[in-house]
Amino acid sequence: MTGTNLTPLNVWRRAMVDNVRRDAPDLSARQMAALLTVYMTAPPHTVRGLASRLNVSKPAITRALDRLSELGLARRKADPRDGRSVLVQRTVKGSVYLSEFAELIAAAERDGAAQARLGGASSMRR
Amino acid sequence: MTGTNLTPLNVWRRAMVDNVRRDAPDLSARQMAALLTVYMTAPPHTVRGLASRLNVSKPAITRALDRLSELGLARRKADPRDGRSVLVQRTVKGSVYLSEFAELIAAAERDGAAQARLGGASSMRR
DNA sequence: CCAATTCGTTCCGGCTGCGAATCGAAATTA
DNA sequence: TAATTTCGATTCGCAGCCGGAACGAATTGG
Repeated sequence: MTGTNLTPLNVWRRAMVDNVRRDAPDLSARQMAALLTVYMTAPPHTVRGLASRLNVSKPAITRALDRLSELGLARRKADPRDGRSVLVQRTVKGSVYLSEFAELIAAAERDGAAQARLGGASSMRR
Repeated sequence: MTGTNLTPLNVWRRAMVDNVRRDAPDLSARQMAALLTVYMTAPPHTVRGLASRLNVSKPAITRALDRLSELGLARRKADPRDGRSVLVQRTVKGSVYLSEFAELIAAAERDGAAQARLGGASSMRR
């Protein structure tokens, strides 16, 4: 009965567990949210824009960008129109990273659907 | 064109961003993975079992359980059969938390599908 | 030209999670 | 019973992220 309700969550669980199991550098929720936003929404992306979109402080975005740059998953570029602004740009490495992540989610969807048919959801006990 | 490939990832992005935007106590990846495993896979759940399943050390699980207990999302119970073991149990609060999270993902799926039709994925630039 | 505003970064103390080693309690083995 | 093994918790020093305040640089407005 609860199986239908939990299916998308089960996909999330599988992807989450697989991600934790990897040795891959694990990004914090904020870092991941920033990375995904940069790659999957229309540019340009600025520090203040990301801060506003994610509802966090600007220093938090600066720190996230420090980390992402350090990993080569994104990079900063001076805005030619406004010297104060910083444009956040994509990298090849970041594209690869997200492609792999997408595949991890896809795999979780496939396996999750298979397991749901076996009734693996179990009951919700108090 | 790339939209098809990115759709599941886009759902992940939306859920991730929405989750970051909330003031809700944000769990680390490990904590979330542990929580999901406890609620969505068959009991019993022990520290060593979770450590093995998530491929992390036992102290890491102990710390995660400390945090989850503190938030009321899970609780420990002595194993009546083996005094050394600890059984990790579900709570009502945890069930509510995950239900809300599932709804957040479902909303992301709905909105993500709508946006994909508008071509919001944009191109992958080097 | 000079003040006010905007933008991103840096500094500050504090908190949390990390791995590795160690611990005591409980169970198992001999 | 005595030695060993297993289980989870605890301790240690360390690294990373936190929010808020203050900062320098660039732009804007009078």
